[in-house]
Amino acid sequence: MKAKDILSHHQLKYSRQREALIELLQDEDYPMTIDQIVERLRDLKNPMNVSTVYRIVESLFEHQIVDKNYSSVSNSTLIQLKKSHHHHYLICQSCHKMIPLIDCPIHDIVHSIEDKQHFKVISHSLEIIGICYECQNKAQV
Amino acid sequence: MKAKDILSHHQLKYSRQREALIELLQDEDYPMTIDQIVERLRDLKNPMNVSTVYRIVESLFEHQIVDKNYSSVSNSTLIQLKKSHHHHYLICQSCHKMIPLIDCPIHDIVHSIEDKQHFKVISHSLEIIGICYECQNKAQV
DNA sequence: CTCTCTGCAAAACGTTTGCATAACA
DNA sequence: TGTTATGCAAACGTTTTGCAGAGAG
Repeated sequence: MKAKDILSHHQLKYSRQREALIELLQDEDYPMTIDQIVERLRDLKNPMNVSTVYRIVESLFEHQIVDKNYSSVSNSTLIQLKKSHHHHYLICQSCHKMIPLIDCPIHDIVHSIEDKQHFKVISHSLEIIGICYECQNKAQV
Repeated sequence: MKAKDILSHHQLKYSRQREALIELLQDEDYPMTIDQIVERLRDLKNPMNVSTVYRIVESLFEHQIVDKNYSSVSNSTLIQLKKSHHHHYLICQSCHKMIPLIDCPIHDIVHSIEDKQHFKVISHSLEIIGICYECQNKAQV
C-alpha cells in the first residue's frame, strides 16, 4: 500500500514529511530509533525536525499504523510498521543487530493468564538480549 | 539476611545510605522506581540524594544483589532485590499495580533459540500490560 | 479561508558525571 | 590517615511543548 493511501485511509492529512516517514518505514523493515529515522530522512533529502518525527510517529501509533517499543539496549523507543503477525526480536548487545523471532512465546499463554489472574491483557513487550553468531566469533574482550 | 551482612558479604563498604536502601528493598517486596525509593527513604527519615541512590543501585546491580528492568508503563527503571527464582509481572496500565507471574514463559524456549538461531542469550525483559481485576470493575472512561 | 501541521527553541524528564567534602576502615 | 562514598550542581540524551508561520483541504 502506498504511503499516500495509508494516510487517506486513516483520514490523516497529507504532508511531504508524513509520506517520507511512512515510505522510510516501509523500506527499512526493521525497528528504528527516532534518531535513526531523522538521520536516514536527512540522507534521503527529506530532512525534518525531530519533534515533527515524534509527532508523526505518535499519530501513526494512535492509528495503529506503527508499533512502539522501548529498547533497553538503545535506551530509546523503537518504531516500525505494524505487522499483520506481530513478533519480537533477539537483540545483540554487541552490534545491536535485531533478529526476528518467528513465534511469539507470549501469545499462547495470554488466555491462561487472563483466566487464572483475572487480568485483561492489552499488550506486552519482550526483548531477548544476547550475542549474535557473528559477534561470538569476533575477538573476545 | 541483614543489610549489613549483605554488604560485608560482597565486600561493600557500610554506609547509612546503603543499609537503608537495602532494608527498604527488603521491606517493599516489589519493583520500585528510583523516585519511589527516594520518596520512601525521605518518609523513613533516611533522606539521600538521587545520584547517591543511582550509584548505590548500580553497585548492587554489579554485585547481582538487585535486578534492574525498564518499564514502559512508568517510563523508568524498576529496581528490586534479586530473587532466587526470577519472574515477571503483569502491570496494570490504570493503577500501575504489579502482579507477579509465577512461571517465566521465556525460560523454556531459551535453548531452542540458542540452537536454532545460533544466538547466545544473556538476558531478557518481559512486561505484560493490561487492566487488573479491580480496575476493570471501576467506572469505565 | 480555515484549520492543522511543521520548525524552532525551550523545557521537561530520567539519568550520569565532576568535584569538594564527609565518612568508613 | 588513606581511600571510597556522598551531596550538590551541572550536563546529558531522549522526549515533550508553546508558539508563530507554512501548508493542506
